[in-house]
Amino acid sequence: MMDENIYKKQANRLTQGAKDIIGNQYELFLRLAEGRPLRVKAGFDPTAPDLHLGHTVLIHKLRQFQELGHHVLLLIGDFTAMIGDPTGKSETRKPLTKEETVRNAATYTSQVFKILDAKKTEVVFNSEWMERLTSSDMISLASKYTVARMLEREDFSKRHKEGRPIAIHEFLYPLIQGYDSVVLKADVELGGTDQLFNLLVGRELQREYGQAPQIVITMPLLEGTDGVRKMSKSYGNYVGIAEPASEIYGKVMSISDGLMLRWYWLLSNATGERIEAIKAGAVHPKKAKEELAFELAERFSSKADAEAAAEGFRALFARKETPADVEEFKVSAIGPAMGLASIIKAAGLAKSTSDAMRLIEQGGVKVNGERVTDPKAQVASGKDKAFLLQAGKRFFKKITFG
RNA sequence: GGAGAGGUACCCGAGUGGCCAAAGGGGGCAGACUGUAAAUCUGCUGGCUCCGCCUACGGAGGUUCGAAUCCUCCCCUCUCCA
Repeated sequence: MMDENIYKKQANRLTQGAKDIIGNQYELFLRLAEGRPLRVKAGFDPTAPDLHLGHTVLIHKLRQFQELGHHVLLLIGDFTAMIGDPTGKSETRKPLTKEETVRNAATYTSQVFKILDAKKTEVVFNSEWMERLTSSDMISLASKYTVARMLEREDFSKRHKEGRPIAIHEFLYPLIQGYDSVVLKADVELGGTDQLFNLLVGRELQREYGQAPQIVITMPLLEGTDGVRKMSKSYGNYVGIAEPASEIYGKVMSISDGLMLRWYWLLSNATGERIEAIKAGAVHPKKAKEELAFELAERFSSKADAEAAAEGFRALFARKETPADVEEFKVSAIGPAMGLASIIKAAGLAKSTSDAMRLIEQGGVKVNGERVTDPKAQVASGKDKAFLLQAGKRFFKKITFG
């Protein structure tokens, strides 16, 4: 059957890069084959207002569903955020205030629509129905799950075994998240691998409430630019989606070849065959990396910006030219000559004077293209003494005096 | 409530009176190489008015010519017992 093949293909594509698929791919295929738009849910804690590529793995997957005509439910867990999901933390997290929650959610959605089609996305807040739930409703909900099953969650069982506290309300988190699926009648729920347990609770509760259990798809955590640790702002190995195209392009270009493949699987729209070809070496890794960098730069800015970023990158690294649009930095001259190191620091190219001096000693500094190696070098400072300063391979500033 | 262990630079972690701005590793930065990388090699990695000075080993005092190291008090973390 023609149709069957189409849906098989879709199921394949929609599970590309996924870690777990529960039920399984076949179940997803059957659901797709019903031929109606599926209700695809993904929940977000409104705790991380600045999105980076790691967060977008999931969102990108949602986009793929959207492209196939499915209905995306973007759930902002504003109610659950006030509980604080203990997932992965092994400690009770401190609750967010209502104000923080609202503010974060707003930043969240504004960034998410760089990827998702806003017209095809339904944004819902679980406080909408959770705040209306009465105490007896809550007890009824709680009666549908057992302590033993709760303790199946690794985090809980570990803490229980080690005698560390588990507050009762922490049990409510997975229950509520599961209940959200009931309310939303979700066909599919996406989440990070750390969400597996919570997502499974959703299946159980849907069964309890007489619905077909949702298909759960978990996506792996994305490694950061270092290729080892998960992408996170606190590790400084992230690529923020609000960054300028040139930054995104440059950061992607500097990841390792191995990591590039991971990123291809989890972030790009390239087909599986294409990625296999890259893996097999049929495409020059540099070319492949350029394509990925371009795709991502374009996704988060515009085609024109991505082209400019690519050209700027080629000029800087391939042809070792000075970029065209060097930012100007005005130094207030104190005398006829100033220490180069202090200028570097002032221009923000080094975090301290000592740091700037080290940079110079190590041959990382050029003035008008000429390498300077004397850490105590002085440069003439005056209205007409502007010069081009380069620190390291990538950072340029045009220094003027005033 | 009781008994122990420990808090060292971005992180981990040595150091138990002077040779300590503090070993080693990780991370980061720079240089070489390259495909932009990775791997590898080399160097750097507290601040400053930088051949010198200042600030630093949980906090506050004290002993000493001299303390990250010894003493006192305090704060915090962890483990075991009740």
